[in-house]
Amino acid sequence: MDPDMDAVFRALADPTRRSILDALFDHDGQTVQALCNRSPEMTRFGVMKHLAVLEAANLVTTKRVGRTKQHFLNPVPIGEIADRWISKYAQPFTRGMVDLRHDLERGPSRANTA
Amino acid sequence: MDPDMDAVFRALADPTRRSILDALFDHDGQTVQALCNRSPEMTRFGVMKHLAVLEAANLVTTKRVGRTKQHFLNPVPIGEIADRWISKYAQPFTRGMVDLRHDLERGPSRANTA
DNA sequence: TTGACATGTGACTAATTGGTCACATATTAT
DNA sequence: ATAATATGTGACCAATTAGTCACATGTCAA
Repeated sequence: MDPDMDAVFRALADPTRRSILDALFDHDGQTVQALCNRSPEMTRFGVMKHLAVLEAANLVTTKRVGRTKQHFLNPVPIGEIADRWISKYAQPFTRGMVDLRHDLERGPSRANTA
Repeated sequence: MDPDMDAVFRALADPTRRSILDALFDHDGQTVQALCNRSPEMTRFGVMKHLAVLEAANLVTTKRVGRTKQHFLNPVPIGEIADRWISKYAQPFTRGMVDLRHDLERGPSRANTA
């Protein structure tokens, strides 16, 4: 197994980190402080450690802006584990595709775009 | 977040456990011993602990057969996190579906089944 | 029944991880 | 320059987890 993939899996194992990804999904480019305000039960240092793990897994990228640091969600690694590992097991996606095919075969031009 | 989902994420965080799932995907119904033979670097007890974690996450089910215990892969929880969490981030699946649509729109009856 | 085989349990240690803090650096505003 | 703001670093401790072992239970075969 790709060591990068392992880092992604381990990064996703923590609920706080998944919550951070959700927050960035909701509003990209947030600073450390903004992310800290979302989790008052943890200190800034705890949040920073989680951010470091997410960065190491390449799930978030950063950009220094003055004395602040903006954080951006990078969904690519999630897509990779979905394509290269999860798709092997997850029929639901296959089911979704089969449903889509079914729709398309009945009338391609009217297929649902979602 | 659903506590069940959390158990699945944490279970998938360990490479040994993912390797066990791969082994069961390859050949279902393996006993503890059979799974141990696959990882000579770990004792039977270590493997059993990982199996317990996978069972707790409902990723493997078991069946006692005489003095042996057969283990079966249950991909449903993986499908659930894919549907309920990963799909939110992973465009690659969407891309895959779009590609499929493209194929189907050119000739539905000759579309790739994979 | 006896012995070999397959799995289960609790205790224990070592390693990893989560979290906090004191302190340091860099940037902006006054 | 000074002070306030925002982030960074290393040490440190607590909690969890990975792994092993001695020992126990249950099952099959002779």
